[in-house]
Amino acid sequence: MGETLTEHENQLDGQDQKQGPDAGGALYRRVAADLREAITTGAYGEAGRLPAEGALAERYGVSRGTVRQALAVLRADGLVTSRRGTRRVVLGNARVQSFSELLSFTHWARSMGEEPGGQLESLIRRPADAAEREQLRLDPGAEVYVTLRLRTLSGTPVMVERTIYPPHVGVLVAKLPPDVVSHTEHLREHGILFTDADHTIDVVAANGEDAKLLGCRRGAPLLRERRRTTDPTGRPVEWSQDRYLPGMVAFSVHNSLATSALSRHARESD
Amino acid sequence: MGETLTEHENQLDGQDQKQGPDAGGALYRRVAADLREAITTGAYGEAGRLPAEGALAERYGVSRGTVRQALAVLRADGLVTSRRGTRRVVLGNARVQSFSELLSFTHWARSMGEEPGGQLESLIRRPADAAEREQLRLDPGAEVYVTLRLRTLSGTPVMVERTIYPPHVGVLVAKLPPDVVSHTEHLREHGILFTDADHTIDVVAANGEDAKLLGCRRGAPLLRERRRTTDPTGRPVEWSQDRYLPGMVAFSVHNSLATSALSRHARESD
DNA sequence: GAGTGGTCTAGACCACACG
DNA sequence: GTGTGGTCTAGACCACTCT
Repeated sequence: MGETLTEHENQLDGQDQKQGPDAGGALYRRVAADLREAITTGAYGEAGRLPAEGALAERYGVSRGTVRQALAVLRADGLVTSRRGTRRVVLGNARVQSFSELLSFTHWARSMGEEPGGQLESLIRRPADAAEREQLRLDPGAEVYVTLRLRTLSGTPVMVERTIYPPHVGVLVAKLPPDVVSHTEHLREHGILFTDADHTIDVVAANGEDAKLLGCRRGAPLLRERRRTTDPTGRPVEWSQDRYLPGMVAFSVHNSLATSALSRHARESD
Repeated sequence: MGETLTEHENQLDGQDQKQGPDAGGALYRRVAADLREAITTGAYGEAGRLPAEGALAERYGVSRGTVRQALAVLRADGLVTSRRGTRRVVLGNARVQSFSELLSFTHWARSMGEEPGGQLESLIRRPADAAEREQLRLDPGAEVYVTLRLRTLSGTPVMVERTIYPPHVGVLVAKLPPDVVSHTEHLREHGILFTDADHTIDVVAANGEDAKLLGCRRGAPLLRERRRTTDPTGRPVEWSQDRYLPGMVAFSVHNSLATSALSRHARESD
């Protein structure tokens, strides 16, 4: 018939799609995943149109609300547009990393097929200064754990990472062997969860330490990413400052009238 | 009183809150705006908890679904967390610019109380190369309009902007007087809408032209933002490359397990 | 006018956090 | 166990787009 069906038949395999997150996850996530695959496979063409919400609801055997929830995910990822009156339009095959790939250098490197490395240069414990207490929401007199690591991609130096941990996270980090590649993964196993992060991206000049570790000139430009991460309770778990050699990395963001989490700031705040 | 109410009483003023976008906007947007103000005012404390969804629904006289829609907005902005089982927690007073403030240098500058300036250096029309046809989704043989502008903040050079427009937008830009400060605003008046954008941020060295315009050394590091913008139909309307003097600007993004539009890429793609 | 997405409602059950 | 957010449903009306 005239349907726009491709390989993607109706229903979702397995599970008896009841409520609640099943093995694979919520229903709307499975619908979203299926649609994402169909889109990136080119099932709807380059700038093609998606079927109507009602049609999708029928195809997947779910309510329209669930379909809309799935589409909201794709909307935020920049995969499709949406506006009243017309079918949704395919925007492009955005890749968008998972949150963990973004937070973890290790996870990110592996997803690219590169071998991540981490060389712990130093780990010290000292009283937090005012800025650190502010960022990590610590009481006066609290101490922080400060790590300095050189990160490599298949042996090549790429980034210098300076991370400041609050005490409850720092004690765990301090116990890790110095050759552990992924701190993030180990922390997760100890119940430290990373769920939200604020990133600020700009350019700085390499200081003597950066230059020595990265093998660049002192004063050479580096791409800097500062990141404050919190756990699900809103408690800060790290405040990190990563400095990348130019040309090794770039950051991408998608935003829209519907969802905008990107902003531009004047000057430096610190 | 034991209530967590502050100034923010119940109900929303004006309008008889029916369906559909009224004067001020959708109901959930007004709820979101009210909650945002309450949060940034500190009504719930630094790391305080929000009332339960049901309580908010009752207070505002709306359904729980509407409250959840409002909270989803604040969630995406990084203002509050959310997880099953516990009240939402206030994360911080994120500022997050509106989408238009982000796209329009002019709008952004004004929102900071600075005087934006734009000096059109050149505007030419020429055949699109392969990369441009790809980005703007043009047919072989199509032409593009290329502008070069020096952007200033209260008289100080800040950024060099190179924008490539597809024909249907370019013809409008070409008709603008060279001293028009905001191209974006004029295009909007002519029915060209900007709704979605993909940004890539990295570092590049200033070329001769950059150096001359910005008054920096040739080879000096610049913060580069490349941006591809589309209209609601998914049609590309501009492909721009902005180069900022370091220290004048920084980009911020919030992301989380729930919503992630940020990604990190290896090397340069072009 | 027909079709489509945007918004809103009311009710239901589940999974998880916490006391 | 109780409360809370997460997910899902079914139905409704509206605003907008397009033909």
